[in-house]
Amino acid sequence: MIEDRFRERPSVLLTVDLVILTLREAKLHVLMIERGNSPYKGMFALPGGFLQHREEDIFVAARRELSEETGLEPNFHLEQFGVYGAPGRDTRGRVVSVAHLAIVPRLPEPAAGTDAANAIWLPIDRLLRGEIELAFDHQQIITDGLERARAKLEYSSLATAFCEETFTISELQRVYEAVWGVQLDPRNFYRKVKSVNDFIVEVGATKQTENGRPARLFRPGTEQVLYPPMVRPPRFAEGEER
Amino acid sequence: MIEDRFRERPSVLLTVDLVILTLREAKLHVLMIERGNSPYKGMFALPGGFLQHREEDIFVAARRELSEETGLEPNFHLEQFGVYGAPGRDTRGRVVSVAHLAIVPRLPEPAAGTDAANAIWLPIDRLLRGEIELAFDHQQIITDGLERARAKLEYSSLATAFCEETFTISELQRVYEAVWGVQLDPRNFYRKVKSVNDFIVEVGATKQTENGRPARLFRPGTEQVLYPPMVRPPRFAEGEER
DNA sequence: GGAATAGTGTCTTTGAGACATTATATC
DNA sequence: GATATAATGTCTCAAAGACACTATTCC
Repeated sequence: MIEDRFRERPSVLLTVDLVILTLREAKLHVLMIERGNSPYKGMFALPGGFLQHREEDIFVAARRELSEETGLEPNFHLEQFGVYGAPGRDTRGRVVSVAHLAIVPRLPEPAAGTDAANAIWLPIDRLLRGEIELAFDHQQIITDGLERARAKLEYSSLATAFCEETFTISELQRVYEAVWGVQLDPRNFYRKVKSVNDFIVEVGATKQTENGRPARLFRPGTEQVLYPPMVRPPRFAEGEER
Repeated sequence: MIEDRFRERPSVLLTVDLVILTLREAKLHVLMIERGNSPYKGMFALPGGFLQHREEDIFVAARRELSEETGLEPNFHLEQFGVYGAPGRDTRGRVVSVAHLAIVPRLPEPAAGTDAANAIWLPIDRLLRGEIELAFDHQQIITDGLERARAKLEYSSLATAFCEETFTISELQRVYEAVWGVQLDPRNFYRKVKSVNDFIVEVGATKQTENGRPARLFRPGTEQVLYPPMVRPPRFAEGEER
């Protein structure tokens, strides 16, 4: 029950952490920061940080961090997906972190000389396998953020957030394949994305790749919900890809 | 970026709020508390409260509140679903609340003389329509918690959390109908729940109702995931039921 | 018998899985 | 021409939607 003994209530420090996903060479990557300070100095950690002042909104703080780290106007997909506040997760005191998932299209390399100077895109599979030890509970946060992204591809138009303003259907398919870690049949994928009303809209132009027939370009439609959803093939006994 | 100027970092007060759902007379209800103190004195609010001490785990705090408010051993379904921390949402300072969804079977009325003395089960549709003004941003929290529950019925065995240890198939169907606010065909529902392997297990006994053929009793199986999922019928233009 | 609910069966339709074929580009 | 990718079509099968029918209880 809420009682009004204000001074006795324990306060906590609030941070935002960002799982920023993108596709690079058809593989899913996460933006990581090499820590310059203790704790975990020299290890990789998620972008993020403390609220700037007492009145800063959590979502605003996350947008601010996203903008600082990517060095770009922050119009990308951003959503909250969890809270991590176990006592002892940060040696500096009781720190509670609100985890956010961000999806961005392929970006230029993090620019030296900026806030993002020690930022680097790392392949998510290496992080999930534990090849690189991460600061705090950030491996768990990445795992949970990826699962949120995987789930949302099924029933929402989130996949287009990985793409440029216009994209081909096979580019969109590569998003699904990278995020889910599966292979999809291009013909069935084609049929599916075109059957959902106003999911993607043809823009008229085409895009030429190295060789082969040029592909038509599309932009995201207004439909945010995929009904029926895209079916995620069950992975074999939670193992690796085939 | 994380800098090590500890004293300048703003701290916040952390609370847990609980959306506790149950079925009463085949309608979905939420447990609400009439507030005894300002702010919002006399209005209804979600059960919840501040962390008890600086080292209390968030999930532990939520379990504790659930146990206090229901007056029972807290073995019910409980999960976190969001964080609400807009500046100004609480007049007492910067209060950030971690919202939890709890599902309980039909319980005895809140007992007088306990912590839950001013607790009351209210029909969720009245709260969502705004008939009863709620404290803080709790109407929004209830809306979001309900959407989480609705989504999880599709692909998980969460519906059984509303039921007693054993239940009939039509009781399970009433859970889906109440939470989704739709009517389902009993014959197709029957086929569906029995076709998912180890979703529900027959216990052998039957249950007699007022009239009609006695129904077989089931208990939850070990399967936590419904694949393929139960399909939620699209509601007509986001309106009311038919 | 009638009324009510439980449980089974069947036909239709939708949509996913598998896979052949045609179209348009580069070399 | 060969090769590569884009785009469309077809057959099959799984599963949802609609709905008829039988079973078992109480009155």
